[in-house]
Amino acid sequence: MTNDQLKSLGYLALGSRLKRLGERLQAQTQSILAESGFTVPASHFPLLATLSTNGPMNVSDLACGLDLAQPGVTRMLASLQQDGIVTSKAHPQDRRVRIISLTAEGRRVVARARNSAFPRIERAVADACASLEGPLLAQIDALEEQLQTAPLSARTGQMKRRANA
Amino acid sequence: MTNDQLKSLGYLALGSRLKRLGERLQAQTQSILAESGFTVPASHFPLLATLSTNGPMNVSDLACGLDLAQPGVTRMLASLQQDGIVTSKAHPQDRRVRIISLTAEGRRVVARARNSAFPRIERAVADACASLEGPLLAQIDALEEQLQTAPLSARTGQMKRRANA
DNA sequence: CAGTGTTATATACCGTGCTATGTTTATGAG
DNA sequence: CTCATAAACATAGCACGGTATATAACACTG
Repeated sequence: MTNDQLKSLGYLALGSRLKRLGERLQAQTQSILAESGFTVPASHFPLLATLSTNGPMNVSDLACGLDLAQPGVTRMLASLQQDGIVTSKAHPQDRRVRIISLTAEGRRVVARARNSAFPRIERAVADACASLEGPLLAQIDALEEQLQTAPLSARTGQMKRRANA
Repeated sequence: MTNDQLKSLGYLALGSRLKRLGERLQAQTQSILAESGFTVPASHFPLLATLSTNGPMNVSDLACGLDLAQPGVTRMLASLQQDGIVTSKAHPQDRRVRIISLTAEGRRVVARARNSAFPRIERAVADACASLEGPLLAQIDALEEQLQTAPLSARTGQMKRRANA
């Protein structure tokens, strides 16, 4: 019994497949980050990158910018705040809004990520996607195979590989 | 603040984006099923389809066929069994293995899904994907937009639409 | 300025995936 | 036959997404 059932369902199972493919990517990204000594979860880096690029901003705008639901952002922020990566202060005019900023530590983390981990991850994912073409389902199939053949952490070199299935 | 932050991260955030895109698809698929009077969660249908196609099988083979981790399958089966959709009996030779089959009710559900809901969903997702082309990231961008423009439930007709972004 | 509605955030809880580990049963080596 | 290992399934608990709703502060109407 090989795992061909799913593919035979075509568009019907596209949702689960995308979801799980995403999870696999996130997990492998997490490994790369861990190798580089980061403890912040991979899923939080888009938030940090946004803060770093845009400067301090409030919770709703973060959620909108990241296309996430607000409670998810609140949860991430709670965790990041506990780790001393971000702080929040009240808005001077409107006491409902919390203004979130990176701490000094947070800025260090982002800086370190930007010039080591981010490029490695970019290269790895780009490498995994390098040979993809055609309709979405075909690309999903192929990407799944790519990740099974060689995980992201094996793809962080200088674009060397082209290992097709 | 629009939600362009994520896209600007490129391959870096591909994992989260795929995951959430998958979740969105699943949720919209769920709506279509609910409209057709199904209470079984969308995520369980691939399992039912597999059982229906292959006949009775054990937990591990199901997990392998669906490319899911075994505990997830066990959990789905518990829920489906509670709803009277599947039953399990012990393997005659090996008392470790549980053989899972559809109940009469389960077969009815699958039959009904196969000739009403499945085709609708296929059409809807195919419609949403109809205009996609190019590299994976571009297709993801476009599909996100498609789903925002018109949800799956608005796409269940006879392939009529081609609403590009 | 009281009351009502709206906005920003927080809390609670659910779904669906995962890994790690426990339990029971088979199996194979000595 | 006994013990060690392996296999099949179950359980526990985590992560990260979501929705629904509560709470607090603001803003506007009358």
